[in-house]
Amino acid sequence: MPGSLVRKLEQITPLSDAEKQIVKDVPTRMRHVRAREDIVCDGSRPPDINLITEGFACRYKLLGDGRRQILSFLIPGDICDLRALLLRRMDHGVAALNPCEVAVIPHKRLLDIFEKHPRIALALWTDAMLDAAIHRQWLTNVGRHSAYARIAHLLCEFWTRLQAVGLTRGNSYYLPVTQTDIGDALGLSTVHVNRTLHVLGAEGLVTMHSNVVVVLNWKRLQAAAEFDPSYLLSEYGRSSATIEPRV
Amino acid sequence: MPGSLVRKLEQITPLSDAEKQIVKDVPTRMRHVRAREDIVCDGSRPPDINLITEGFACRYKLLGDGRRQILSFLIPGDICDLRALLLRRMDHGVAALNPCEVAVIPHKRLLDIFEKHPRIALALWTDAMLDAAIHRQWLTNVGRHSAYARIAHLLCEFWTRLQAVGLTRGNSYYLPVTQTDIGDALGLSTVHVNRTLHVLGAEGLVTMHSNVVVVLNWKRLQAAAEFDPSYLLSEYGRSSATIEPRV
DNA sequence: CGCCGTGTTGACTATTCTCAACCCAGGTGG
DNA sequence: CCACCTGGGTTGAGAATAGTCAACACGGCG
Repeated sequence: MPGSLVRKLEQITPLSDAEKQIVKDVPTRMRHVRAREDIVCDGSRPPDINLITEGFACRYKLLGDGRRQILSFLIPGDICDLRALLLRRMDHGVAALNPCEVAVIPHKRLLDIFEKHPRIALALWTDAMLDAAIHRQWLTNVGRHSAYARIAHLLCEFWTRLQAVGLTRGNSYYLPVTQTDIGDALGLSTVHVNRTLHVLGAEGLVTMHSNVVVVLNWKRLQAAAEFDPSYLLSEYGRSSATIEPRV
Repeated sequence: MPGSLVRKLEQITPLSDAEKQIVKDVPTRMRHVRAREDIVCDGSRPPDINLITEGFACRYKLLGDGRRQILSFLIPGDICDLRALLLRRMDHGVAALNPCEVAVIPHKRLLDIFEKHPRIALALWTDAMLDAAIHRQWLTNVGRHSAYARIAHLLCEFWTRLQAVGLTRGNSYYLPVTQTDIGDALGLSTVHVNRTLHVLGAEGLVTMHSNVVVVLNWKRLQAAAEFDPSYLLSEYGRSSATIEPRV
């Protein structure tokens, strides 16, 4: 879909009609990636940017002993490899969590557009800044929160981000992520994730069964996580009115 | 010093003479910040960017209970608040660790320059990307490494970054950071940092006394940290030839 | 002189990890 | 159709890393 980049940019900043047209005219190829496969490999030098239009993915790094750290999760509308547009080489991999549809947009075209339309470059830069804000939030989450708060925080973040792109249903959402994935994201063992998830459920905050997360009590979940959604927002985007679950 | 931004940009990408002149002509004010004071407050909307020309600082977030997570350290040549150029509001604070000299450059001037000289915008964007790469590396460090490896990694990162700006002396460097700061950066208690630092010294990897870090055995330190400096490098900057300590 | 920030050490606690076994559902091949 | 296999989830027991609390040492500075 050639419109996917326009939609992305408009989430961040308003565009003029001329700018929209320019972006729409960029040749865009679609690509399918199967679950558990890499969309972008660590260390690779992709010649295009890959924008997820459908499906979920994660950024990750592998350690020497084979363990994995998930750096962030990507949802529809997210760009996998903006980094490579400027720094060529990826410093991490991006893997599909379920079957993904990806829009592929050549670097060359984007860089050409930047010359004449710097505002488009600024919009993408802003997107990269929001990505960095998520990294910072995760760092404080992993560095200073208990397992209980970490998991609560992750599930709050997902709710807020998915709500912004219309992927929540009531107070629940679909999340194709295993307990092992959650552990790899939060620096916890699978066993401990499992036990802590049970506690969160028993206390009536949130449950997760067969890839469906149900928020039972948003206020208490948010409090347990010390979750403040402002790090996810651009002041100029159209989704500044955050809606919370009704529970 | 009006030249500080030019130096910064040239670390990232080569500039034409015209571009250099443009950047040099930007009005730049100098500012002094005392140790332990904020250079940029969390939640503020600075109208300028602040570039550290002398001294050390850290990005940080405070938690509800008063604990602190340090998100990264800033050394001479680093920009504190590029984020605010595009997103207005800071999502974290930046505090001086020792007395700092800061170059203050108005947003307005930079944004005007971007219109005519998109390459300058791309250089700063690239700098922001390198910042994000540090965040990702820290996330895997905090999420998956032992206290021992985390501290080793942090001291490796400092050596590499300080070496790139000529702030190492032989196999040692000055580091105005307390053990509490290290704990806040790595998600560890001060007590545990202290004990682990002693182990690192006893095993002959690295020592830290009265703000001086001495690398005793670089190879073993690097191995213990699983440290790979490539995440710190821009492929186009002038400091791609990394030099390691002679020990 | 005494205070304060920093570093150091001991003793005890606890959060989290590891290992290991087991369950269950879904898909595959005989 | 069923046996089997695999990936995910669950549970128990014991071990280990790291945290907390508390006391003390040391040096610089007002």
